[in-house]
Amino acid sequence: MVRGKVELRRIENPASRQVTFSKRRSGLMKKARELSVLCDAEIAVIVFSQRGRLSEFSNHEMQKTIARYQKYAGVEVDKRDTNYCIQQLKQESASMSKKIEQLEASRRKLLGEQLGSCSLEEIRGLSEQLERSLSNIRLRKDQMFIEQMEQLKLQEKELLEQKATLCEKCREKPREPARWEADREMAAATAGSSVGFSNESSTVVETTLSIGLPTAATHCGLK
Amino acid sequence: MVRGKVELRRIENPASRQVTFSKRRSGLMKKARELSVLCDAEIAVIVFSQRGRLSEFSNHEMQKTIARYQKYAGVEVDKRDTNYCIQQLKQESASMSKKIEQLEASRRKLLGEQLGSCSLEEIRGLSEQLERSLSNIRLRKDQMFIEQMEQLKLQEKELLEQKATLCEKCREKPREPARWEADREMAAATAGSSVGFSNESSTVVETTLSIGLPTAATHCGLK
DNA sequence: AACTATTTATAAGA
DNA sequence: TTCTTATAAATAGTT
Repeated sequence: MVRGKVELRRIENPASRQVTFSKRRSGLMKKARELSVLCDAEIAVIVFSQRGRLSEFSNHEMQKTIARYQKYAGVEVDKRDTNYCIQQLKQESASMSKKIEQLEASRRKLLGEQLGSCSLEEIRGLSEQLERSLSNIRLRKDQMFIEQMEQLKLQEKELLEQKATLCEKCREKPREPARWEADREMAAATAGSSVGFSNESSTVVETTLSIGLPTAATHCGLK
Repeated sequence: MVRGKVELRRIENPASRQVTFSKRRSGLMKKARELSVLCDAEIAVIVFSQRGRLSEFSNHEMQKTIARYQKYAGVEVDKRDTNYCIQQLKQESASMSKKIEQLEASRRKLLGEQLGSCSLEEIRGLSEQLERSLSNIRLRKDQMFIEQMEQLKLQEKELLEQKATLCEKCREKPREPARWEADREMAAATAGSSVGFSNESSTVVETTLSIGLPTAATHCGLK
């Protein structure tokens, strides 16, 4: 029996508190349900017991009601951030997409495809650009040939030095061409070169000639 | 005074419903507060009136309680969706970014820039490609010249016909060069052409000559 | 908003 | 937990 007004403060006795919680919780839910039915209101009640147990009531969908609450009164910070983030990414994506399109169009023009949309002026510019490109590329190609040539010369020199050292060491033995030397001799003959056995000077001129036929040069075993 | 049990159904009278809503809502909030204090529970109550007005109670932070709810029982579908969406966009963005890089590298090579990273083989392919591009572009350029020439010829023919018609109409009056004709005469003289006043045959050869100096042709009023 | 007859909720006991 | 019961609290209809 209720003995006088209940004091509005935490119930210290855990057992009583638990019982009261259970009773009042169901009372609260009942009231909520009644209110929702009688007055056609949208209601959500969330209760976590002291021990972390969840009870809930909602007459509509809880998530919907929460969403409505967030929209109505909520600060919505997190969601706004998220939306902002998505917005950003989408814009980024769109601008990238545009850039890709432009680059591809430009690329097709540089490849001489789909020129139908170009004005004469554009075509002329394109043509000039390609001439420049081509000239750059030819320069680079020449440069690379020269570099490769230099390297070949270096390697040849090194090999000749090694050979010299070996000859020095084995000078008492009867001299005989090694296998790679024979190969080289043949290749040189094929290329119209006259590089001989003499240690000194596999000359620049001759090497330059063989560069003109890189495949032959490779066959020389000097790669 | 309360006459018997209240039927648990929507109150049809709007005024009564409104009054009942108000009373019961405060009752519900009071019960919620009492429960939260007496039993040390975490409680959130959200009420939307029929007219969309929000009332709420929470003893902790509403957002925290909602978050706890979402975490505890929530399906978290929305958030997962959002994260998935962001994930998708990020991947898309990354792959686009990569593609742009590739396209730009390719473009630079086609422009004959930054060839340092190319192998000789690449350089050779590039060079061949550019030759092809250039040949395409030259073809296109020629074609455009021809088209433009054809158009100019057509326009000229049209103008000549118009002039003929006008002369026909005004044959009784003393003949006098019109303004545009005078302009044209001068321009033609400048361009070293010998197109005269004779109605027939502004010849193909002469028109072709004027194409070589498009600016002069424009001055002819034939554009 | 205040009143009040009733119903409802619930604290304590069983 | 549930039931019981005495009592406090809530509230429908009225003023």
